[in-house]
Amino acid sequence: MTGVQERPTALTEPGEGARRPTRQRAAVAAVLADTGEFRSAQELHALLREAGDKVGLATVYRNLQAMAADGEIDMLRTDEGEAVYRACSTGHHHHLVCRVCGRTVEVEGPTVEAWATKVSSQHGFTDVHHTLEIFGTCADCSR
Amino acid sequence: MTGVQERPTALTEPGEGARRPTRQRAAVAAVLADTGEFRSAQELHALLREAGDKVGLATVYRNLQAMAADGEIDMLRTDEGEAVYRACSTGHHHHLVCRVCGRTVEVEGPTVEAWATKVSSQHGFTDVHHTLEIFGTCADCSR
DNA sequence: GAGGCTTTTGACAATGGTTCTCATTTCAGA
DNA sequence: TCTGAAATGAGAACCATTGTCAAAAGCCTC
Repeated sequence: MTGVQERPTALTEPGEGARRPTRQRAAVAAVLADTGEFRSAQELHALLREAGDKVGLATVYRNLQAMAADGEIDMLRTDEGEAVYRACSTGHHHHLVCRVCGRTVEVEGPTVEAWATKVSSQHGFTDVHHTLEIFGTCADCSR
Repeated sequence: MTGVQERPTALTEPGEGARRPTRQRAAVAAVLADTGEFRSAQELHALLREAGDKVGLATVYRNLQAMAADGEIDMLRTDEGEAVYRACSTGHHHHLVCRVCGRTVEVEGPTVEAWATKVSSQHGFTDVHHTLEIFGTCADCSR
């Protein structure tokens, strides 16, 4: 590092608005929107390839992470620890995922949220967040 | 993607009783019992090293996985996707983990279980299981 | 519209956790 | 004690993810 880092733009928040729109970013967002299910970075990269969009793998990773950080998309980890991404409705919610076909249902659980909050404060924990995913076999796949 | 695991010996159940007691297995179980918190395989391996127990890294991984499969210990993934293990009480429960010191509180949520079951069946999902972890900063670490 | 400055990209090397390989050791039972 | 199966160890192999850094692309000002 050479010089003192000037505060980036100082007008735009570090949040979502700060990023510069690029062809690659749009392409990633597009595949994500098409594919309704959770997909890994590698899979998405392959899909882009097929579609003729030339996007570097590192770029895919970077954009996915940025979007996830901004809450534009959801990210969760499979049982194998691989990160998978999906375009989701905004707001806090959880997922009911079919382990066979990958079909995903977004679910909300005010009860759960309340419970998590209560338990956390009971034990003196602050600044908490939780992860909750439900895996099962959907109706179509179980017959 | 790795493929379906062929069941090893076909005579002994994949379950708990099938394993042979060894010095290494005992050593792994011991560190795990001492350290009350979630620890990664690498950390446990290092601890064993320090303690003078010579156990191969691969062996540590193998034993941890076997124990986790048998439900003897709990395994979960950090936000970074790293697998961490802990000796836990038996039965279904969740964890409230301090992201600073790793202190862990086991919590139960009948409410949550019920909710998960309800939501799953409402959407026609069967054979479900869920993962739920709460991360936060414990009282000691937040002051 | 050009110039300047910063962000983003891409190709590829590097990381790092986890798994695989296989020769060797250890265990249980006969 | 003998014997075959299971477990181990050392290190290579894997593979998702991250880092590097020069080149390309955006945005802003003049």
